[in-house]
Amino acid sequence: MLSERRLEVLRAIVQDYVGTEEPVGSKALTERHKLGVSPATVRNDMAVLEEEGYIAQPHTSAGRIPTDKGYRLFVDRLAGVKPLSTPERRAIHNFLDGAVDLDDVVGRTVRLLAQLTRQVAVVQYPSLTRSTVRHVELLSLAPARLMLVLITDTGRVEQRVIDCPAPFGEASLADLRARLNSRVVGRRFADVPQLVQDLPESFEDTEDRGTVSTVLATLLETLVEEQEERLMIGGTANLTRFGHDFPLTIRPVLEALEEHVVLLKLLGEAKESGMTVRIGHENGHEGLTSTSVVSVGYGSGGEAVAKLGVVGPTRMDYPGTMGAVRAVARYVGQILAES
Amino acid sequence: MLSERRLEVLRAIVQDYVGTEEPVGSKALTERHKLGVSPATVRNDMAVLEEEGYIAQPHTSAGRIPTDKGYRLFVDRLAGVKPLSTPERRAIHNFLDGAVDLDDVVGRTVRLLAQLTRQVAVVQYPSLTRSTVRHVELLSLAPARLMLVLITDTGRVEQRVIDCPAPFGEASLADLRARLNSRVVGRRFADVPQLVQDLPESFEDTEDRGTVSTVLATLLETLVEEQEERLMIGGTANLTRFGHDFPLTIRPVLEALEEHVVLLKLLGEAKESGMTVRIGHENGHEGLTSTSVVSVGYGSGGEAVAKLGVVGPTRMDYPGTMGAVRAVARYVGQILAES
DNA sequence: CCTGGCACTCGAACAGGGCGAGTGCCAAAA
DNA sequence: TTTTGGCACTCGCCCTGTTCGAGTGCCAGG
Repeated sequence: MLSERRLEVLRAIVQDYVGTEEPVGSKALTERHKLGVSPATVRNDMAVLEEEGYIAQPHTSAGRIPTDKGYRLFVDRLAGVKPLSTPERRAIHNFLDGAVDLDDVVGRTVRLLAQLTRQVAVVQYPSLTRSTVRHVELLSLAPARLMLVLITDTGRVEQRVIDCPAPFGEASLADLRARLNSRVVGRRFADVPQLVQDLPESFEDTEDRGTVSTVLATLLETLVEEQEERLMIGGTANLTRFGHDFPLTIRPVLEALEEHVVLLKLLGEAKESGMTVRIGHENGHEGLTSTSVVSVGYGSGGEAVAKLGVVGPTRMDYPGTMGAVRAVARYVGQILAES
Repeated sequence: MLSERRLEVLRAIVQDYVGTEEPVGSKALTERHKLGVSPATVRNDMAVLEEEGYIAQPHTSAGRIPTDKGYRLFVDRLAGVKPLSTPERRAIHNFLDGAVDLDDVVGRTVRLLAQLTRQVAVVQYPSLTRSTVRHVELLSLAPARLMLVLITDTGRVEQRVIDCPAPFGEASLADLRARLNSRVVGRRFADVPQLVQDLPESFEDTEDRGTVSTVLATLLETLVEEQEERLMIGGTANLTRFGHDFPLTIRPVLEALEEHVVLLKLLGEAKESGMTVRIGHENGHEGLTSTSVVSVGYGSGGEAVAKLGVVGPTRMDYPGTMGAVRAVARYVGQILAES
């Protein structure tokens, strides 16, 4: 449909616009790129590209800027993923090594990604759904009050305070703790419910049964509730590089970023494997129509346990951003596997 | 020094400027406030106030705006703390009740505070230094690999993975766990080091001693390292209400907000009891010269375990903000005491 | 199908002028 | 001594008109 040269023109437009942040005209294009044709020809090509909806002009007698559709084509067919330089790779290593716990890993990753891409970084905490139980701990806080601590193989820790229907002895507690752990340790979250369903019955004391049921209910609740995932954000200061019409643009973006639900939904809709780029309106969110989201899954094994990515203006350096996101995701996966 | 009426004029200037965000002139002042004097008199007073450095004019032939010094005087002598309305109090209750864990409490508090004050909210996690140990858990991940989990009475959980110098048996592990807990549970963090220092010697196996030492070292390290506190931020979208000259102002503020260290330092420098208001340059941070920080300690008992506050433009509604901050701190304290 | 030329469009940038809010000062009144 | 009304003056804001130039679309010729 679109000739090779026209694609080349589109690529040039995107690259120039990303670089200069200003609408690009036919003359400037021929000067900066060796297209081998005259401005007039480029103008004709531009007219076609505009007709097809790949570029637009903000107003008459101004240059063209890519539309969302234009960026989409660029990303799909014209842009590669730009690998990181060796120094950058080394920086990632240095920055990520030495993280002491999961919070630290996620925190460092966010800062790193923000710095590398000069955009807003979003990192999802490893999901509970996909992970397995490393240990379940039960503590007695008061005669009829327990604390449940759940530790996953990704290093995540969740705790809940439980009010028991009746006092629960230390012996029963130790008993429950042992039985619980022997059944669920090493198991996937999804499997837990059926593994523990007959536990209450195995207790003889009626009152204890009630408590055991309560504990199990809380445990299962923790599993389900926490599918509502957590995430960390960083680099919001980079939003200031957005544009000139700024206050209007930035406000809804900041609001969207604070709504973690929105971001989680976005990440959730991304492809399970490989990188996902959502451009402008594709995000399906009012406040993010002038932003693009580049995301990718990461995980300790071959399997992705969570996603991370960056949010930036649709006018972003896609190859570079994608390269950084991919590289960081890989390294984080390694770090996670080691701990 | 300053007559009663001049103070009244300053108060009027601050109130009007906060309301309108525009420099306020003598005529407008006499119209909006019943000062009982003519504009000319007000002009004279203004001249004095300007001489003393409480107000300034952005340019000739414009109204006056308060300086940092002016705000300081306003806060210290002219402004009370505006109590919240009953609906607002009820809203706080509804919003904060039903928090399931510490993260949730902090998260809700941040959102609440941001919403109430329409500014940026900052909430520090309850400090480890002040709190006591609720439980220490040791798990065996691999023959020579342990996980240490530390639970505090404020509901905070910290975990660390420990590589042992030698394999450590289940029996020894249970032993260590029991001894450790019997010594430190219920104790304050500051007391822990001396309570455990003789633990390694009480183990007979030489190899075990090494492991025990390692575990203790990690435990103490966790205490110290985590005095580097954590905090949560919210309501950054409210920064868009800052001013007209926006991109210039907002950038350094966003950067400062991301530097949690800076914020922690700020909160740390605040008074231990009572509310602290730091205005503009008093923050001692480049990027925050046009912001004020209102902070207050909160805690479960009578004692403050952490601080919370808001960051907003120096041109903020101080009485209202202070009222909201104080009210939220009290409720959070209650919630914390209950759990 | 490409190219050079040409007339045209329209926003950005600049300059000038009127407007008006606000000031400072002064002399008179309280 | 303090307050007040009057008055001249300043200076930023806003509106208007004009110029300038980048960029476009179209067309005729190669």
